[in-house]
Amino acid sequence: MLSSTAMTDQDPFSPQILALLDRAAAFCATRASRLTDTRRLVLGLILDSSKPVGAYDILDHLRQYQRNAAPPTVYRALDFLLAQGLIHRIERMSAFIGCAHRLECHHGHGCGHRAQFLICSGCGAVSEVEDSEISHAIASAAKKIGFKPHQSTVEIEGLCAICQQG
Amino acid sequence: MLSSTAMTDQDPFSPQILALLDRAAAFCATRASRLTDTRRLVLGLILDSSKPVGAYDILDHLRQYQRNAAPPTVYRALDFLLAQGLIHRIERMSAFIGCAHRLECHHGHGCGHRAQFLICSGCGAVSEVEDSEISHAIASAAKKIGFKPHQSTVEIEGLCAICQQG
DNA sequence: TCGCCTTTAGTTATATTATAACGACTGAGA
DNA sequence: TCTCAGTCGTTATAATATAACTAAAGGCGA
Repeated sequence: MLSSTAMTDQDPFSPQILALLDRAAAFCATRASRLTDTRRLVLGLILDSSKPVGAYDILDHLRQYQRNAAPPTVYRALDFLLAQGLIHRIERMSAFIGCAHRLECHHGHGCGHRAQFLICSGCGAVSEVEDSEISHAIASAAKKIGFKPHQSTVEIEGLCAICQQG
Repeated sequence: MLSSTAMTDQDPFSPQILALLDRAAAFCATRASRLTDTRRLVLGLILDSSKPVGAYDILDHLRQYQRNAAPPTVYRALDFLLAQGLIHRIERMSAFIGCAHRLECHHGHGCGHRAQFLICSGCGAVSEVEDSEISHAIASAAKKIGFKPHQSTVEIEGLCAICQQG
């Protein structure tokens, strides 16, 4: 990749983000998946944002480092990161956020995909929780009607603690 | 509307759908909202489908009755129907289904928006449930972190009872 | 009935999000 | 070295959704 599409700059991330990217690389290594330069950069850009970012926002930023980046460049990286569980897609926003659980906790990498998202309509921030009551209620409701759940999306829109005061 | 965009046919719905449309009209009357011809037709087309339908599928069908229909025609009707709670949007599919609760039960119109959706990846059917355990778990998880929920999206993907057998 | 105002709809253009398709490069292993 | 799977560049296009402006329709009070 570097021959025809050399970056115009080294990657610009803060030490915190770099640490998360190192974790992500280590995580990928355990699964024999490859966190390539582009994928790493896209992940870094997502982690760098306090809010979910859209694919075309990512593309705009990515182009500062890879002049030739195009929509498929971004969507391929997103597909990979989603498959690894390193990011989540927020359906209501068509946007992407880093997976807090994969990268910030110390549980290792056996975690399920049972996250729920709280979307603040005041500030646009999204927080991820893993609430077992919700997961169990969902599993049990599905079982009641003979439905075999595979994956679930829970997105709660409202006001975060801070925005309720302002 | 009828002058320049006359329908090429009367509406084509089955007696069951017609009954639901009558309920919807009655419901709108109680709220001083107007279920116009276009809105009624769009609602009928949605109710007529066993699966969620996309806006452009609706548009294609709508054009059999209103030659001039364009994307805003459909999206305006959808916005209205969503606001009245007569349909739901399935976020994961960018598609729309009728609200079982508003139209098929006998509870009247005081119902909240606490539905959850089970999406079968086998047959594409979506069923709507209102499970209070899930609602309560969500409310309680939100409260724990000081978040004030306003609306929530719960979409569970998996296999329905029938598709588990095939 | 008339005029006024709000809601609804027609119409054109465009924004936003996502994927198809094909060829070329790369790196690992036979 | 050859081959194969995986990754990426590139172009084009599909699919979903909205902006902006005009016109018509319907309710309502004078």
